[in-house]
Amino acid sequence: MPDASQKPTINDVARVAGVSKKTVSRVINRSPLLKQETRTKVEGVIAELGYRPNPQARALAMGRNFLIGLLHDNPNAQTVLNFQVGVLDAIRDTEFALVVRPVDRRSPHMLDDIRSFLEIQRLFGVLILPPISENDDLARLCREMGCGYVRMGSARLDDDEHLVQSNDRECVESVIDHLVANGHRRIAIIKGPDGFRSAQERAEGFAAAMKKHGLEIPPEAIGSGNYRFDSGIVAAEKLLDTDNPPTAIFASNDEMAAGAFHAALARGIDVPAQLSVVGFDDSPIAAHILPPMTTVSWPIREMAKSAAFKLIEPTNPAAGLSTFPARLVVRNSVAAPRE
Amino acid sequence: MPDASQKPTINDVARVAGVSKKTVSRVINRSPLLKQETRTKVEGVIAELGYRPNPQARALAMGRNFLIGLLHDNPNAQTVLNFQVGVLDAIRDTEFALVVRPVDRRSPHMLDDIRSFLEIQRLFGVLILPPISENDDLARLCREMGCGYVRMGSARLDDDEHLVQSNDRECVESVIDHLVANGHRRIAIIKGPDGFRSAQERAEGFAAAMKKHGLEIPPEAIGSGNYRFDSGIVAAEKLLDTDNPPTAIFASNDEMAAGAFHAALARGIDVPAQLSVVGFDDSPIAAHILPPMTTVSWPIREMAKSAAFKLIEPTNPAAGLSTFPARLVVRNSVAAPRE
DNA sequence: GCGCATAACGACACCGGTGTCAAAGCTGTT
DNA sequence: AACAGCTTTGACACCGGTGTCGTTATGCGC
Repeated sequence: MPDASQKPTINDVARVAGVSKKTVSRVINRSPLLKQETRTKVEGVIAELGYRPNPQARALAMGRNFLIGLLHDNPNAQTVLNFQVGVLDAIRDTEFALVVRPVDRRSPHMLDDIRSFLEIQRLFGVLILPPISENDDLARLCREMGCGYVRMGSARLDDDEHLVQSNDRECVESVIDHLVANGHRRIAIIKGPDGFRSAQERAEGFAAAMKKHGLEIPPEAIGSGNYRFDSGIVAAEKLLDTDNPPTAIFASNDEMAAGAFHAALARGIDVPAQLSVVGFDDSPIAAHILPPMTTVSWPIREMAKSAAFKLIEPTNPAAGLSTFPARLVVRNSVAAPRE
Repeated sequence: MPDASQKPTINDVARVAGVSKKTVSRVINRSPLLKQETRTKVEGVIAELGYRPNPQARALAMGRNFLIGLLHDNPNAQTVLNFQVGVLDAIRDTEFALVVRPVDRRSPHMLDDIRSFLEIQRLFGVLILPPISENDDLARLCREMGCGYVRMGSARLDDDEHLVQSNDRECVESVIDHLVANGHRRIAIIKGPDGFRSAQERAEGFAAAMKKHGLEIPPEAIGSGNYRFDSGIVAAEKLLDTDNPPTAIFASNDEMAAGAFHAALARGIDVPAQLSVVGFDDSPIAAHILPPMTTVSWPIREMAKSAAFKLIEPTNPAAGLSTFPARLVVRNSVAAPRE
């Protein structure tokens, strides 16, 4: 008779059901070699007792565990959190759990820290968010350690099996199309930091789109920042202080775009009447700033879900998709230029 | 001879060191009953082999695991992420890992979902963030299930052992002091939603401070929202549309304060020249909005660290502290009222 | 009814640690 | 030298599952 004060174990279930623990194990693991009758009986006992297999014991016996790690270097809190929610969509009601590990990409020990983390926790696999997903040494480390991994990114960083990406580049083109359609011809960019693949993709998309429309990109129409608010202010000030200032600015992320709003306001330049601004990422600040910002949104939750499936259940159809479409979100920061 | 292709186990260490596995176990667990000589020898072998104890095996044998959970209902991404980083400060280089679990407080199944999560994962303990930390049923559930827990909050929700709080109430007083020192007397509040303990605390702090300064709070100077941006707009509009509108607004969080900015701008009211606004939480939007917002910052990372220690190592001095001081962050959204 | 292949199940070792308790080593006392 | 009492160590069972392989039902052809 199982002790009611303790959580029931597989032995309790086996005893009550009058079968061996191995049979119970088979029921848990959906083994096909069971008689339907037995399965039903055992399932009844499991339900009756409220039995749940102990993931630690399974992990030990099976030599693999049910922890999936999230490695990130917080570029944007909302993105990280949405990603977490997306992963959870995938692992809900499974025995998998999501272990988070913020890291510091500026630290020289980052790789060692991660190695140590992987050694201690022996994760089933890790999901890696940009910008550290762009670090090939990190991917190599995962392979070396026999740890599954999926990288999130905005470019082809790895083979499909290890990658979930969005088509940033094409979407930047739709941004420029939108601006041109509104009558803009002098369009400037605030690029992201060197070394970020996403920054590179967005800048290349910009260049390609401008070329497509037969528009010049004078050197003074190229600003750059580090993805932070303040750097957006500085970059926008430079752009606006030129002889022939742009009528529209595309910033490589929303934070910098918000900085551009600030710079404009400080000069008494109205957005969007006198200056159009478009951001990227659709972070909360884009919706909250005044006027609400036109930006590009990418399906982070869906991407997270797909990445999680790639790791834990590669046969799941949701794991097949590797490239997800970003889309333009039109709000109120773009208007026709006044001449 | 240990197989180099596999991770070494405690048996490998024992064999190489010429001791029993129990002795190795004692070294790992810092048992005091070991001869120094033996300890040194075993430690040498551990280092040589690069041995790491398997947390799953330990968890199984010890009947407790090394996973600490984070239950939250995303009120503010930055807060949640900072909290995660703070917890990590505490558990870095331990065998503990942080498992996140976003939940949906509006779902009728929230408690069942959490119960199921706890049953499956058998966490060492959970950390609960506001606003769901204010849910007493949830705390009861944890106790029932024998799962350790610590609640974060802005009020005395539980006994010290299970609580880390900030002194919101007093800090709201310092906000009002600041406004009064700047010459304001008609100060309005945008309260948070009913049922949120933090909202209640902040409102009570407001009332107490106003009383202290001998100021009236006419009913039309009390607005309320649901902590979201849009509700701040609506509430501020109502406050500004009264016969004798306030010269300053205290919003119970930054999102709603940003909404007040919006409402003011829409009416051509300059912040801070014609209207002062103060928020609460020091979320990123406070620093990014124009003008940068004066607000209240609370030491989330330190609180997280303390909460984690309370769970995993209650004897640690850092676990002792239960109340942390919030502080006023003066930026540019407060000025003297113009008459 | 018999032999045989196959389906269904169980006994037992094992995963990598920890807890219990007894044994071995050491010291000092008589 | 024998013994008590303490320190240090090891043998062995156990945590709660899974893998292997042998054993026992079951169905089928003749």
